[in-house]
Amino acid sequence: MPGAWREARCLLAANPRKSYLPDMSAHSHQLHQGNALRDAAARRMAERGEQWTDMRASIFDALAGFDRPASAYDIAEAVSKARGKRVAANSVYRILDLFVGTNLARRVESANAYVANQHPGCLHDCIFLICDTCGQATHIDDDKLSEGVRQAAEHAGFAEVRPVIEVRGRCEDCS
Amino acid sequence: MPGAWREARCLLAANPRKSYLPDMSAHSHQLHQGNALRDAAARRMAERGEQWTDMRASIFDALAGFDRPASAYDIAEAVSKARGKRVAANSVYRILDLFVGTNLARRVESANAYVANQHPGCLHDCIFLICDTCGQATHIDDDKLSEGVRQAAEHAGFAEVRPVIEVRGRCEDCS
DNA sequence: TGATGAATGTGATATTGTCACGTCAAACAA
DNA sequence: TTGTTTGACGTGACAATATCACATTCATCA
Repeated sequence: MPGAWREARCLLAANPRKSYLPDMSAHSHQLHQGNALRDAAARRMAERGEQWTDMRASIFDALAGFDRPASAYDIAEAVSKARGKRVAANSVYRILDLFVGTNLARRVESANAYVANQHPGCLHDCIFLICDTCGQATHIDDDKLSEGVRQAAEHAGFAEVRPVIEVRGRCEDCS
Repeated sequence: MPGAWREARCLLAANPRKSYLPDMSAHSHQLHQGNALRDAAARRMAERGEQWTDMRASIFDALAGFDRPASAYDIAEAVSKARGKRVAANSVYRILDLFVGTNLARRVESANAYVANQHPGCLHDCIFLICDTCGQATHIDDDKLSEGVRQAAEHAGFAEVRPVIEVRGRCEDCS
């Protein structure tokens, strides 16, 4: 059965636990990893007229280094270690908000946590799948579904809509 | 324009700010309000083998009395006032978890808050629309959309899936 | 050189959520 | 009746998440 849905699956983390390598043939957008991802992030920030500072790079690296959604405090701790100097949650939130605004990261609402976006140049209303057992998150892009949600909300009179589509459950590995 | 989507709209709160009265003709399920809602909740708990205690009734009433998603602490405060005795958040969480488990209430993940369920007997993966400006929440039931999300997750190997579909935005009244 | 503004630091505090354990009352068995 | 068990709730402590006000640093530019 795997394979059937592979083409819709994008990896979230820079360090996936298992190597479901992205099937580039099915992606019209770029998936970045490691340095490439970092460069893409820096480029994207530049495009948006934002600076790419050491602090921002550190936080982005920390975020991308987690293999599951990370809380602001997780990131603060990781960055503190990496830089040998305490970084306050405060500063992390500030930068995470910026990342979310520039599409470099996304917030997983049902986990109060954040993930790096593997293809910051593309705008999708992505759908997160979060395993209640292991905490791993993957995401799928299904523009038809998310468009449906968008339209339903607009139909109900909502404007500037921002869909939050997540699914909690038990992942294949934990079954 | 109103009317077109009315048949899909269920009111969340017992005290809606505006009186969009439910169009019963379009609902195959029961919508409850006030005492009827309370009775339905009590009945549902009984069905599930759970007690309907004073504390639970107070918390349910408080929850249903808000016209928007209420945090556990909001509810604790309301119940404390109503009963003239301090109720700890702790106890509120316990009971809210129970309510969510019995479908008497739902958690709005993107707001860290809860709402009473107007038709506890029906199981829907409902879609919340939350206004970033006024905080009001409505919900729509679109089984086709939520089924789509469910299926996408199951297709990706997830089991025991629990969709979280919410939309943040600006509501008609705030436009 | 000094003013300005963006980025970050610092400390305090607010909000949300959990844990361990104690008390009380209803139900039930001896 | 009396003792035991069980579920509901109380209490205090604390953990985790999030925000606020204001200070400091530093590059830039007039």
